Amino acid sequence: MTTSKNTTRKRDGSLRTALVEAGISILREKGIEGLSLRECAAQAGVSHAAPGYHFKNLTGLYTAISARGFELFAASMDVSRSKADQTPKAQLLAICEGYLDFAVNHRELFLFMFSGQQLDGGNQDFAAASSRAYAILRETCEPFVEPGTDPEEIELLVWSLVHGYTHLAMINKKRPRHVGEALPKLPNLLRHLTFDGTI
Amino acid sequence: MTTSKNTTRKRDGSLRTALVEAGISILREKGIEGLSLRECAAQAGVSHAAPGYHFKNLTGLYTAISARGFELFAASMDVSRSKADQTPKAQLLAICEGYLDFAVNHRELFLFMFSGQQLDGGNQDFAAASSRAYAILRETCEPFVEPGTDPEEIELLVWSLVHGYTHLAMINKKRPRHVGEALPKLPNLLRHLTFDGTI
DNA sequence: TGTACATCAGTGAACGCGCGTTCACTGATGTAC
DNA sequence: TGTACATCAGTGAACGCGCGTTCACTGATGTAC
Repeated sequence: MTTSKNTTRKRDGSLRTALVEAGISILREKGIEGLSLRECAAQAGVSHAAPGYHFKNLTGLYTAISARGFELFAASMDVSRSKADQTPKAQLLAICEGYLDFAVNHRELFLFMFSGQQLDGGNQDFAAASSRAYAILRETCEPFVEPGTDPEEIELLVWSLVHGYTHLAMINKKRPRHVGEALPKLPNLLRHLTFDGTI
Repeated sequence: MTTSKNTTRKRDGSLRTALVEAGISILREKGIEGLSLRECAAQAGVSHAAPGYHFKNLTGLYTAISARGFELFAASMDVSRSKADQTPKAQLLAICEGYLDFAVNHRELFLFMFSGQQLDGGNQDFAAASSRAYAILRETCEPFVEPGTDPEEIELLVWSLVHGYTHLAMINKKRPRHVGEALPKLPNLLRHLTFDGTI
């Protein structure tokens, strides 16, 4: 239904992409419970054995979905900061907004990515995408690092606060909050952070 | 094996308790994937149909396990603050340590409790236990609330920070960190919080 | 340009597995007399 | 104190289901000549 049945056999990896997108769509509609190799195959319009050709096993699919999630996650922060003023404070607030935005727009995917689900640790796509997300945080925190101190301290502080706030918001409500509900509180939260008076 | 087979039929609800404890034990040993009604029954030494007598369905068991988790969670914060100095700052640090302690000692249970898993919202045990945990936070934050401001703001700030830090720590490592690894960073994190200079 | 052939992505039937749930039953416990 | 009986927690067989995985296969695509 979603794709014509048998007419074309692609060798360009497009089914792999389609299976990952199907997985993300299933997460949105049915949550983690509904995610399986067979369901992804059905939603992509191929036989249930087809995913086995592209993913070693279920963990392989999960890893690919998570990798794609981190790409979207990084992109959300990137877009948000590119729209913001160039001041360090505005940039920091912007990536936090991008963080929250992503979670609100992809609640189940966000929960899946941060569920502690066992993934294929050696996967390069996943490593690249999650590194990309962390790099955005690091770049944005950099202006606030006092010379001679460990940058990780402020990164961990900001990451913990925005992740905790976002994660609790996603957990506590059965239905995703609107961005408009959760977003206005972020600046207030960040206002309470201090790094030797620089924020 | 764990209990004698058929000798005693209890009418005191002890099998219900045993099933919940079995569930917590299964979470520890096999993670969320391994948790099922049948596995709980097996670990409690009863037939696989027995849980149906105590829980309406799988959601009922999940809710009971989560409720018990929040009891342990609240107890961990309570014990920690009772050992600490009576100053507001020491009390605040103590409940955060209790928070982290619980997660480190019950990693899979912690992740399960905060997984967004659909639970029986109307369950009274669960409501009581989670309210108890939140009440501890509220009490401990109370000295820091500026008169005329919304107490929720500082509660949300502290909750977000400690939850985010703890959750990221539990996610990022396959194996639970030792308390000794994660704990020393907490005071540093809290040091960066400011409420009009009162922390 | 045409033909023969190797490649390989995807098919569909089949497998065994663990799951939640149902249901007729059993037998120990508690109670009424 | 003894007996008859109702209660009800737990049993074990049976059910249908969706799952991941395997495997012989097909047929379109790409390549060698």
